[in-house]
Amino acid sequence: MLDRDLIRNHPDLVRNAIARKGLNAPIDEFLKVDVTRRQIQTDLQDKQAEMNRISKSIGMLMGQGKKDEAEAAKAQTKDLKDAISLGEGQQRELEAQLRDIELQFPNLPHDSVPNGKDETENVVVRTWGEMPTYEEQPLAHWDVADKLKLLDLPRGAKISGSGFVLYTGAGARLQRSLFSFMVDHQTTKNGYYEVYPPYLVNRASLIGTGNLPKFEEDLYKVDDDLYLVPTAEVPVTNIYRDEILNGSDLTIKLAAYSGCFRREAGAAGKDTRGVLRIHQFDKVEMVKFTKPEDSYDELESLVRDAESILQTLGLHYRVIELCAGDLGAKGAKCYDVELWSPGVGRYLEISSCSNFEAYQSRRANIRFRRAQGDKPEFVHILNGSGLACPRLFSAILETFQQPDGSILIPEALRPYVGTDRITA
RNA sequence: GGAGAGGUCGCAUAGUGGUCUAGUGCGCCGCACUCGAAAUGCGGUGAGGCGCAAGUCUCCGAGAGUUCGAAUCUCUCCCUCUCCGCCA
Repeated sequence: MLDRDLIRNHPDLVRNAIARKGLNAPIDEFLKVDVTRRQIQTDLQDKQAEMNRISKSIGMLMGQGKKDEAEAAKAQTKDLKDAISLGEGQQRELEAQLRDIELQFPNLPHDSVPNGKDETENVVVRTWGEMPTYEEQPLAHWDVADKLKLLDLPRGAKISGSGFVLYTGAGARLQRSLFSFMVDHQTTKNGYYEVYPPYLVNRASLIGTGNLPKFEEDLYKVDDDLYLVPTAEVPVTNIYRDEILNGSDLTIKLAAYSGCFRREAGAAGKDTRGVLRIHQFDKVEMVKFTKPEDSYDELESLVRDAESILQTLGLHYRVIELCAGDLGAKGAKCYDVELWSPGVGRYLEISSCSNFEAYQSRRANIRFRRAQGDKPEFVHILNGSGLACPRLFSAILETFQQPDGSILIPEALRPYVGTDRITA
């Protein structure tokens, strides 16, 4: 959601910014409904004020025992009452319309975001580490996993369907180690506070983060109007929905492990092998609530926090800045961290770190007060993966495979995995 | 799942149809007193919308209804607590 005043006063600025993303928004519709709504509201309020005056006078007349005068005053209210209930109906309807329109607006890209139409125009910001070299072409993780019995893909599909993965033995242990390690890392090294959220959320939460109403088809829905979380971003961001935070408590930095559930509608045929794109996966998510003036510094450190995991594990990666056309609807600015997968032979996105500015906080109504007595302002909200487990899992299998077929476990993970090497 | 109780301005409470534009206490802010503090006294202290402004409207868990008028009455829903049942 955007600032209403901004759309009213600078519609062209909004239009142009959104065009940079290659998107559009119902700006004219917004302006039209907004004007009518305000006219009707002003008119309605005059009538309500008049009605309040009359009602109050009736109360006083009754108190003084002047029954006849009270009855006379009551008779006056008939027309007013009808007009008010008509106005209230219109007002309610227009406000609902306006809200629906508003929710369709994408966020505006930050000025620093480069132009570009799609992912081909993203910019590589930096790379870390060396691309590892091997005597022979390294195996893809699905082959490594097969040899070491770390995954049972056929049975995963039998249990739930394609895109659902059964981790087995050391594979299961490695997977469990990854998110434990990452949560510990973010809380002890980077200053995040750990939370562990519900996996089922209501519609209001999904509207708050911007997943609804637009992206319903990406989500699993269960009974009672609840949805499975596509990422911990949703429950964690909504922790403070409809709250006013103390400015002195900002920046708030939260880290959460959760399962993630995505229908991946429309992604059929893309990255289907192994664990590259699956319906259920594990992820550690970082969410920050900041003052507006701090959010871009916090975005930089958020990316660094995501990177620090890969550096600790010794995995080669690069950071790219998304161009306007690849930003998506919600983000104002976004960096992706792409992890090198030697077996697949590609860089794969493993983290996406975004500054949403006040886009989500307007939708979720999350504000802060700088000091006692100050007007509440919207916080800026950022989030980033820290990190997604399956692609980290696969990169470890591919990067650290040894000539004898075993996997050397990175130092930092050994206490969690309980061994320095996974063998057949 | 069953029975009961309850959701009021940061917290605690009052309010059961008409000066409630919601009172009081605590907390918080300002001022006074003080060398300073405590205590005390006085004043202030929610959010949102519309309006250039004066101002005005809305919000007492959410929604609908009755009424000239609803925190207060009716209905539906949500949440919390207690007891019972079931259960990881």
